[in-house]
Amino acid sequence: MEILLYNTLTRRLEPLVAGDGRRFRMYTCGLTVYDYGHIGNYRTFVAVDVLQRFLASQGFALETVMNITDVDDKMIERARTAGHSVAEHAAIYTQAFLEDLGRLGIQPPTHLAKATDYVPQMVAWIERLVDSGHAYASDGSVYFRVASFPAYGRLSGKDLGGLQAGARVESDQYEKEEARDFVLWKAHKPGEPSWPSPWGPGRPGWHIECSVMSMTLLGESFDLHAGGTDLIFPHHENEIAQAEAVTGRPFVRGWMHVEFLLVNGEKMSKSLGNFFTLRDLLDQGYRASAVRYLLASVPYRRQLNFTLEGLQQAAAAVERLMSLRDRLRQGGLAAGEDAELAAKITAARAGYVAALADNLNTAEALAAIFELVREANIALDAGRLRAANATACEELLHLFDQVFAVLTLAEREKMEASAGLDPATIEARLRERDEARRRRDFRRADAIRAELDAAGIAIEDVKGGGSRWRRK
RNA sequence: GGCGCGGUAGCCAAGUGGUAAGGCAGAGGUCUGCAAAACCUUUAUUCGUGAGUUCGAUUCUCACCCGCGCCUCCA
Repeated sequence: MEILLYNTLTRRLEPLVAGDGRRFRMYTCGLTVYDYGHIGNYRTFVAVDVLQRFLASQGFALETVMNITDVDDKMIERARTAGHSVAEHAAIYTQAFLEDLGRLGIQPPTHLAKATDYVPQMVAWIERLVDSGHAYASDGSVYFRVASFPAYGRLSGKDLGGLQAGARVESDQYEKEEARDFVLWKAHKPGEPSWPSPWGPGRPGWHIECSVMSMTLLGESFDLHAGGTDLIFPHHENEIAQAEAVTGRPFVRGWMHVEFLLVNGEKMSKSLGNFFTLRDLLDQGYRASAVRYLLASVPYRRQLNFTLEGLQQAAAAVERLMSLRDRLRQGGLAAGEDAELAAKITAARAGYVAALADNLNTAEALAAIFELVREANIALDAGRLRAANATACEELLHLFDQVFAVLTLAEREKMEASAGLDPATIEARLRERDEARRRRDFRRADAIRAELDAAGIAIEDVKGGGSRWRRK
């Protein structure tokens, strides 16, 4: 099936194809590891993960890169405040980042590229820019000469031609020919990490990092580059300039930009007190499965207004899916299939895939799944759902989870939440309760139910006697 | 000002030139010893406002109002 994605560069929906005919190669701008990632960061990474998982489920072979910015101004400043070396500081928060990704079910990239591992390649690339007249050194730093790259501004739709060429602009620390020129190499300052270069010791600028690492790992022209919408300008614009000024060929064919996450209708900021890291939410008792669901449920090109109420709603939606899967696994179904339900499952599957293939319309994909959830529950209630239907439903839920991954996460979380109790113990208590119910000793039965409930186990009585349990 | 995203029920949100998906929450009901889960009914004669095009517009055009993001290193 053709998968369409909106390309910021062309402002159109375009089919995704592997340019080399084999593997779909894509790069995602990752995190600057000066602190814990916040949910705005993770909205982007979840959206990219949804894309990558969907591509994989549709048979694409992928080669993916995500970068880790482990040296920059903010890294240096924060490390200093924390009393760490920059490398120590980066190691701590890189580790935390990877843990967060795991908790959110975000699959690791093929290559996790740390900027400090690629400095020689960056220096070499800057040399080529300087040699070709696209960059110039000044006081030990090197700047990209935007005037030398006429296509500058194409991605962001900005016309920067109004800026005076040749006007010498003073900034706080560096000297540039023009205000719009940007730094490729920063001259060393005391107390900062540095690497050798033809222009003296220093460190790479942020933009060159992504250009060089992506081309080193994926080739000089690859399929898709993703990041938050705020990176369109100047970051991605600069990446294109740095790359194409040297190669003379298209750097990336498609650009995917994920819209902003707002909190209570405003941009997250520490001063507004609406700033959430994933850890904040987990500490407050919310589950990563609900966070992932919420982040994934709003199509990526829309701003997502994050609220705690929305997070609770997401948790409830995940529970609805989980409880259907539990019901399907109870067994005791008649063999064969109900043809009418089978047709509905097939239709739901088609609707689900078509929605995702249409620029990752996750909201519509979820609607297809939930319509089937209702149909399956109706059939279960009526005793119409048969073994082959259950299998087909489970397969659809599996396909759903291959992309959304919330069931896998929820299952893990439930196990952790009630980890102290093994099934044998639970079932023994359940038998005790059933016995008490038969004696009509409801005080006793309710006490056991409350006890198990407190331990993370929910009990549901079955029509005609007996009961079953599930983890909450 | 430029570029971009958006304004659909209490909340989240899909969508189409032909008369409003889905989730959550609320109310009532079925089931239950009571619950839980599930199901049923109910909650937008209406899609920011005004005008236009059209047999017909939430969907197209124009204007306006409102929210949000980017505009040199913030996902």
